[in-house]
Amino acid sequence: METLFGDQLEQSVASSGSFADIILPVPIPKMFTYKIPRSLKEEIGIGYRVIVQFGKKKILTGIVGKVHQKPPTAYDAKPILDVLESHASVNPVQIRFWAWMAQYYCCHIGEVMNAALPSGLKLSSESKIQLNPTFDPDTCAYPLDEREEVLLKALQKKEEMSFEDCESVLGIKSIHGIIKSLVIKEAVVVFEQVKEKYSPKVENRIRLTSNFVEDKSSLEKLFHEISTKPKQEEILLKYLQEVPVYRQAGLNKNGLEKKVLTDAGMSTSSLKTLIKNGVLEEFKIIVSRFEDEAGSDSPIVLTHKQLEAQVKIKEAFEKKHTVLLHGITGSGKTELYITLIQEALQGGSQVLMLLPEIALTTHMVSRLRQVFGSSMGVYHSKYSDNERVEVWNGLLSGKFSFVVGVRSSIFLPFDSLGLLIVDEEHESSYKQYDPAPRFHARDAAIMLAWLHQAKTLLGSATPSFESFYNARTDKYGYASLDKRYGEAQLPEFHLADMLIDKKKNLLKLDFTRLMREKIQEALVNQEQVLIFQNRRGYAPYVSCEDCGWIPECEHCDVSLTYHQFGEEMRCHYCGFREKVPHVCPGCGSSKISAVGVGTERIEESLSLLFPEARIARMDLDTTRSKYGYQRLLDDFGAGNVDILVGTQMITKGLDFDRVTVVGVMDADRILYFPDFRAGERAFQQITQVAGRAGRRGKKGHVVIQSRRPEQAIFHQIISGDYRNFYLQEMGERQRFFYPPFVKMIKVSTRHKDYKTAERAARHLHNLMAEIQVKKILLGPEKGLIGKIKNQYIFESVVKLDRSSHAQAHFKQELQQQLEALQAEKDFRSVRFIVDVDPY
DNA sequence: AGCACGCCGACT
DNA sequence: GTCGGCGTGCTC
Repeated sequence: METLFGDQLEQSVASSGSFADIILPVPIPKMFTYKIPRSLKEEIGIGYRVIVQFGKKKILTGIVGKVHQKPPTAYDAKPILDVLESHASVNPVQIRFWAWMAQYYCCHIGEVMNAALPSGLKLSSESKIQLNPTFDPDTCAYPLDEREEVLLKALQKKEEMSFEDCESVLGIKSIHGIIKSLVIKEAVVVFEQVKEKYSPKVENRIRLTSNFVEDKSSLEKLFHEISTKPKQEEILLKYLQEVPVYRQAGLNKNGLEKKVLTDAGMSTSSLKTLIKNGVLEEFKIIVSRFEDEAGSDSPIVLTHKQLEAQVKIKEAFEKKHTVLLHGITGSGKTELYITLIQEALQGGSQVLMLLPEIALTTHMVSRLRQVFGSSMGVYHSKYSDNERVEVWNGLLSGKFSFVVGVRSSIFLPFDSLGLLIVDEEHESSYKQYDPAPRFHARDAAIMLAWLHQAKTLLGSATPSFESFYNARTDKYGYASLDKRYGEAQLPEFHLADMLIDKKKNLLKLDFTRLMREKIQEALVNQEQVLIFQNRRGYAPYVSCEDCGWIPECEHCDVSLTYHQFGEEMRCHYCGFREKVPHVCPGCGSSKISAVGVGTERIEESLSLLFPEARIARMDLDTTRSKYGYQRLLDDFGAGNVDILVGTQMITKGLDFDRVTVVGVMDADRILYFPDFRAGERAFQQITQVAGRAGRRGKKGHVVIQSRRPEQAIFHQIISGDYRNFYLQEMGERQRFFYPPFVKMIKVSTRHKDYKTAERAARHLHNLMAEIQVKKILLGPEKGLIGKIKNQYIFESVVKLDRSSHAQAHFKQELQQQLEALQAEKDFRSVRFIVDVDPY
């Protein structure tokens, strides 16, 4: 009976039309069902980009996730307005990948879509107004004021106007009221115009009209005719010189860039005349934003060690999907990557290589460019949106089969990935923090590889403990490169005790005697120095010397960061800024001074200690512009800088032979960070920066300043004993239940009211405690930063059993609990943020 | 997330 | 009296 009824239902539905579940870029945990109009029925499939109306006003780009015959019961589905392309923009593997990501990282598929599509592929709609055709100013029941009259006049000429047009016509900013009143008076109507944001780059070109190409004698005749007009003759000669049509008639088809002629100082008016007389014609073509470059085919010759590693990797790939390549700095991982990429490409597969953002502008990319030329796409966060869309489309069209890119390039539309490489796999910048999806690109890459049945190679000089653990437990394959390239030697390490120097009065402006001596030596020998301090700005904060008062942000629970520029204090969380007061508001003292050390301050100290040295600084503040980073690198490479002070950034990709001294200003700052990964991170960062010292021939020196130089970690770093360090730290992690022995999930609760935030967090905590999974639950505690942007934060940490079953179960339950909590009216405005594998 | 609907304070 | 504050509810 039931089946029969079901069948009948199916049938009646099938005749009533098809439906599509559409992924929309909104943070709502579901897809939305729309009707497929009969006219679009043949043109729609999974992964197609469509336009739909969402809510009363919004027009959105959506991606078809599913096509079916089941009409929604509770509501009437709206129709799909249009299909944007005749092909799927997003392939089925991508959709599965999105779905996995939403599930694994506890976020909504719309949020994944938002992160995945370059904004150039998302539509924007613009509100425009137009005259109401039924409107007659003479019979209008309402009087119109002056401005309204002006707008209506303008509209009669232009037919339609954007709000911005209205602003410029009236010369005022607040036009909303006027438009609203005109709408009420039924004089105009407002409508939404949908726009594609991506615009291809168009080039103006010039070519001979066809009659001069087909018939050679006509060209001779032409030259004869214009011999009295030298300007025109010059243009024609230039054209024929650039485009030798007489030798190869086909060349004329693509013509010559107009700019070539005008830039060469040819007369534009003569050019116009030639066009007018039908000799030349102007046309437009769509060109790539990326320059064409040929790759070199000079084969890469691997060293014996590299070959060994290569064989090992390939053997491991036979049995494992993922292989960890543990190669110390300067061991030639790049060459190894190149040969593997070439092989994969020759096998007809696509290749994706991930790099941390700061490494992407360097050496590695130019090296790859040399080999792969313009068949390699580069996907960088500093690229414009149009450029990103071109990489996206280049992949769809087959122009690129190899892409190097940052974290977000895992979302590009690959359809046949064969190999993924994650270089500097341990880098924490692979984890996206702030907007959901809070994913880790390395882990997501491994999943993506699985979906494509591709292989993943993780490379690092200092692997993350997670990856090393996976290699040791045989989940991943393992290969190592432990010999430096050429005759490069390991640097000599020096530990400098800051406390002892301070007692002996040898600590000058935060520099120990040893550090100063080594720098001096390098300067005398005309060698370069790198100074590493993991904090930008001048000094972390200011403080009153008399009463200890420290200024704090009004909206967040943090002290304000001091910036020397403008004598200002800023909040790094909400952007609040304030002038440094002249007198302490607590005690009236005027002794307010900067405390702590940032790169800016070190730069200043260095110029006092070494007045003759040329000093530069490299941090977020000096490299914000698109080429700022490259300029600094070039300057340093050219030897125009003696000492370079910097944050993390200097640990990447700098490959200069003349660096002989590397200084770590404050190793304790990294080591005593309140996080279980602090040790691992300190090891990685110090090892990485030390790797910059003394590459070819000359031995380098690394000076590490610390208040407790006797700690074991320093000796492990010095001897390069990653293994022992790992084993020791892992002992701790196992004892105290930290990853990789457990799966961590952090849940934050935010609300503007302290009590509500706390209550909601408690509530959630209790609900989580009831989920039947092996786990340890910590919290809820006030966040490390208790308040951000006037929102109080409480955090619970879940340490879960590692089994995927436990994880899936817990996440599913958690999602349900969260939905239920949000439905309670007390917690309606509370925000819950789930961060899986927080970093 | 946005955006509309709806109920209470300071302005013409 | 109204303009506008943001609490709350919904989006196929």
